[in-house]
This record gives sequence, C-alpha cells and structure tokens, in this order.
Amino acid sequence: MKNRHRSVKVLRRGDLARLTGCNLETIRYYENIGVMPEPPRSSKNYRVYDDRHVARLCFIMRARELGFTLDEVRDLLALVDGGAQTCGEVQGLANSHLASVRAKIDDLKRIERVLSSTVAQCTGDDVPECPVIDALTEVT
Amino acid sequence: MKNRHRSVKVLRRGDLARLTGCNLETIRYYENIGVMPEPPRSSKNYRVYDDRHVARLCFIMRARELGFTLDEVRDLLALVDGGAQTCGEVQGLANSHLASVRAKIDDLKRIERVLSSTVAQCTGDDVPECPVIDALTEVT
DNA sequence: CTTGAGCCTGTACCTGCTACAGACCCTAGA
DNA sequence: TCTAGGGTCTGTAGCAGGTACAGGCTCAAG
Repeated sequence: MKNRHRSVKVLRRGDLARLTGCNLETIRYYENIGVMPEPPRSSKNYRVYDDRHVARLCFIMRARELGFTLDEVRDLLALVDGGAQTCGEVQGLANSHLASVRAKIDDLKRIERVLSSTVAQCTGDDVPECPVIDALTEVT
Repeated sequence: MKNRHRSVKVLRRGDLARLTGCNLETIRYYENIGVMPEPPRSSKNYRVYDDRHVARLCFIMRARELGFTLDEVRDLLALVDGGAQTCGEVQGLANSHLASVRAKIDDLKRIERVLSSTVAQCTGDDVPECPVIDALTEVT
C-alpha cells in the first residue's frame, strides 16, 4: 500500500540484480551483447524493468548454470522469441551441448587419472626427487 | 656435417615451435608473462634458444595439458628453479590442483545429469512444448 | 544543506592464448 | 644482381564471459 500515492514502483537495475542474484554490471553486459533487451528508460535515463525482464534474466542464468555458452543462450532465446520453436529444435541444441559437456568430463577424468596416479607415488618427504616433477620433465 | 663451415646451428623461435608443437606466438607470450626466460639474441636481434629452452617449454606444455593454470606452472617452475624443491612442496601444489579438477568434474557431472534427464523427456516433435524450455523457464 | 546511495557512461582488467600489420633480414633462383 | 619468398621483430587487437572502476548525475533522508 505504501506506494499508492505515486506511480507504481518500478524495477531498476539494482532491483533486478537483487531479485535474480545476477551481478549488477553483468546485466548491462548482457544488454550490450544482445541477450537482454534494451529496456525502456525513465525520464532521468534510468533503465526500467518489469516481470518479463526478471523471467528472461532467470532463463539466461539458468542456461549459463547448465553450461550453455552465451551463443547457445542466444540461439535458445531466438527459438523461444520466434514463438514457433519446436521441441525438436531445442532438443538438438541441448543434445549438442550435452555432447560437449561429456567431452569436457572425459578430458578432466583423464587428467584426474594421470594426476592422482602420479601424486600417489610421492613420498611427500623433504627430498628433491619427486614423481610429479619427473612426469612433467620426461619427454614421453 | 652440413653446418660445419659456419657457427653451430641455433634454434630460432620457429624451430622451437616446431620441436615442441607449441604455437609460435605462444612462445613470445610465455616470455612476456615470465614463464619462459628471455633468451639471448643474435646480432640481428633474433631470439636464440637451446636444449634447455626446449625442455622448459615441454615442461610448461605438459603441465598445461594436465590442467595446471599458468600461475600454478609459475609456482612449479619456481620450485624447480629454486633447486631445493622438495617432493612435499610439489605434492602440495599437485594435490590442490587435483582437488580443483575433481570439483570441476563434479560440477560437470551435475550439469550432465540435469541436462540428460531433461532431454530424455523431449518428444523431439514439431510441437512448441519442450521440457528443456520448461526447465529453463521454471522459477525453481 | 549535506551526505550517501544509486544510477549513468565508457573503459580497463582478468586468463590463455591467437592473429595481424608493418618493418626488417636472409637465401635461393632467374 | 635483382627479386620473391620465407622468417623474424615489435606492438596491438581480438576471443569468452564477465568484473570493476572513474567521473558525473539524481534523489531521499537526516
């Protein structure tokens, strides 16, 4: 009730940041690179947001959490914005992203194997001989 | 035998790149950021490398392959260069790197689980309803 | 009336490279 | 001897995906 006597409370950039947990500057960055739309401005040139901006930013952040690149996010948004996106199209994007996630996991697992088996040979003593250094030095 | 009549064949930047498989420009970059030493120069100001540069660059590349950051590489090199590095010190660095590798794997596995279980619900049809979009849109 | 908070803009910084422009230098072939 | 082509040198800009700051407005509370 406390805002009844003046224009309805609008969301400014800081509000959007707080509501979504997004960094303040990142919001402007997303606008610059075109994944967030340019919002209307108040008379004092302040950005004015509404519920749909909140929803879109949440969408973007959720997609980023799932490891989609900003390019992929743009593709997803284009499909959604087109209104005529199909489950098949979205599934295609998600599947190719899934493949790259799995490739990264495999890479890291390989690294983990090499690293842990090497470290396991360490004595951990105050001696200069170290299997890790040997592994790095070897011209395998 | 073919170089006997002039000064011993020296390695230039391109040779070092070919021998190690490192990108030409990356060598200069590593020098700029201080992980490769500044090599001596020829009379015409060309960088002149030798075996030890080859060995050091291989060391760096191998560490990078194992996912060490350049900062971590710098630490490893400092220990090695110090001459008095101990197995315990190196093991410490390797172990903390290993922990971050494992953390990344866990992150990606979580992403993989969410993504694959969501995609599995897709019909893949030409319909606008899509579980992936729903998952991204939901204010969970 | 001042102080602090918020917003605006542009720009620089981060990691780990990669690529390019514009200048030299050197060697082999015609 | 000239020239074409490669190599090298320097500095700088670009990529992703942000983050952070300076310098200037505006606004509300005390």
